[in-house]
Amino acid sequence: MRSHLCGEINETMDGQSVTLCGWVDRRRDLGGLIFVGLRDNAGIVQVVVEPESDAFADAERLRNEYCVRIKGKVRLRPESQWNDSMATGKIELVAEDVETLNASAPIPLLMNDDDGEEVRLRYRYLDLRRPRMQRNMRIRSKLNQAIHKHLDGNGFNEFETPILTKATPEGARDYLVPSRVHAGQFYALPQSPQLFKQLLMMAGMDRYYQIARCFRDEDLRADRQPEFTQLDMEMSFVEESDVQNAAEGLVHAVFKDVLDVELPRPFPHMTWHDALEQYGSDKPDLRYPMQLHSVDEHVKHLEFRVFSDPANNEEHRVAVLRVPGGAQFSRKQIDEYTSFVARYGAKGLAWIKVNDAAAGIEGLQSPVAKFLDDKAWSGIAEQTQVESGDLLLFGAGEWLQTSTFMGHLLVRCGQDLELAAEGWAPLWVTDFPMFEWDEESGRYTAMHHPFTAPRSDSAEALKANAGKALSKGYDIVLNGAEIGGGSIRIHNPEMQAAVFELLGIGEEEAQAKFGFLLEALKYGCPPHGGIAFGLDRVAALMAGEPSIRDVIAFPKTTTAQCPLTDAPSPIVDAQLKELHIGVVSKS
RNA sequence: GGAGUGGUAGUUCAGUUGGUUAGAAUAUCGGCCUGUCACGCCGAGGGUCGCGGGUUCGAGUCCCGUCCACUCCGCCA
Repeated sequence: MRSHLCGEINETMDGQSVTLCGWVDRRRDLGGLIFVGLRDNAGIVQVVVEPESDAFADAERLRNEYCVRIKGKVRLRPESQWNDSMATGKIELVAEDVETLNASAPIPLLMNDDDGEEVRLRYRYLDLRRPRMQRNMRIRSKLNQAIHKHLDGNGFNEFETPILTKATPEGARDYLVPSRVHAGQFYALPQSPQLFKQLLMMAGMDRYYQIARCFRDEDLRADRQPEFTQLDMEMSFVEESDVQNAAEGLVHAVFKDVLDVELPRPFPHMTWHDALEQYGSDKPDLRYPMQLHSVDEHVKHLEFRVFSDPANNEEHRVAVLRVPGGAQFSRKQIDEYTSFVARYGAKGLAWIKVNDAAAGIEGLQSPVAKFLDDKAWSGIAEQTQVESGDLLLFGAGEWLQTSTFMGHLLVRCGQDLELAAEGWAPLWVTDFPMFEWDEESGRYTAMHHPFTAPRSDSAEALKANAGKALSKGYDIVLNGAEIGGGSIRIHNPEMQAAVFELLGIGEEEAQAKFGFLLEALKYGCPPHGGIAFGLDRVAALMAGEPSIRDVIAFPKTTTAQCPLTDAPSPIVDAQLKELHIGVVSKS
């Protein structure tokens, strides 16, 4: 016989007999009575044990976090006892039988938000008992269910792809698994199911999805774990808009199902170039009512070379951020912003406090005002629509770097002034560059991945202007977080060969590493494309958690360790020997 | 690989210019309280001050190294 959940008990059950199972949230004895807060994953109910009751002796032995089963009668509490600070509601259970299912040692946590992360992870099974974590895990579960429901209803089929697979040379570092049977050879854990899903398209499985665990051996962040979960999708005979529509429909349905939120459709689109130009980011947070302004035209003629040099250089820019009401910032705060942007390589930050917008240059307070003339200032003032009381922050230098640090500054100022609009701001970012130039290795690297199709019509056209080439790639952004990315893939062997060539992957290397893909492309590969969502990030956004660790049941620390199991750990010599592995001790 | 913040009781933290016996809250244990709900009151136990070295008559406090946690840069096709 199933017990009720605490959260299922309501006023209409007054007088009914029920059984509740859960943990003791707190026990308090007063007036000869025993009060027990009983908690499960659905809520808390106050249990009253009366002194003459058979349950009394058992209840006296209860301690915090004991696991118990309590039978009793539901009773509405007298209205005179209600008050606003009441934690356990207006219903109580009068205990008739109290059974301890299991005792608990004293809890090594405060069991609230003040607990430190390390101790929470060490005792994760206790941390997960807290209402906040119960809620987060349930949001995640609902998210998965909503995905299955929507995709199943739209003709997608679910596939599984190998976890033990082939190491890939491009991209992130692989997690490797030694082969016992083949001495000196290794499997890799997948960074994503990318190539397998493309092979499935070639196999005629034209609507694929998978909720896939992926592994990347790179340093961690609040939004990056070494193993993470992707919703991976792929479709055949599609163009960018088809994939985007499918993905958008999914996101819309999922937000409706999980949060009962109706996202406005269609999601806005923005090119990568415009995103950086206007928001200084390839994942703009449109909740902030601020933009960057390029004021190169207004400062080209100045003697002030900090502005005029970049303004006259095609590859550089002078970008201005208008901070509404920012004139209130102290010198110390502005200095803090300067060191903030220095993290992103900025050499400095020029600022202008606009005390009186009507007074022209006379109304400004700034170390750089003396370098401006009326023409420059009126141009800047008009373009930025600056008002009295605003602060203007100027970044100047190489286009991408300047855009990037100004973009980070935009978000930082927006946070500090709490300018973010309520709600959700989804966005498609499109038209990414095909390649990035890597100074270190002196070659191009793929901005997305080497299987992304270029906008170029032919392999020749691509090779002729590789540095400027755009791809058929797209990212989906929500509130400034990249929650997914995808592309139309290359489906013809010549184009794929050309891209490998541009990436400096020789024919022999390409054969060794991707020969199976190149061969598969020969046999009538359909045009195809897809997208992959970072489900941990989506869940974190939905739960309002700043870190994906709080939506992962058993996450790793920033050194990729698990305080609960103590993984990774050394293994015995016999195991190493069997795997044909020797360990070189770290010097 | 780099920068920053932190590491003191089971937990969360305070600890002054280096100075007697390292404190609080909470948790635990005992006692009191006739409806409590962050209840309240009284009492008790509980500390390798992350670890190693150095300076000093004397180090939780200063210096060097190291480990761990978190945030960020690099990195993450």
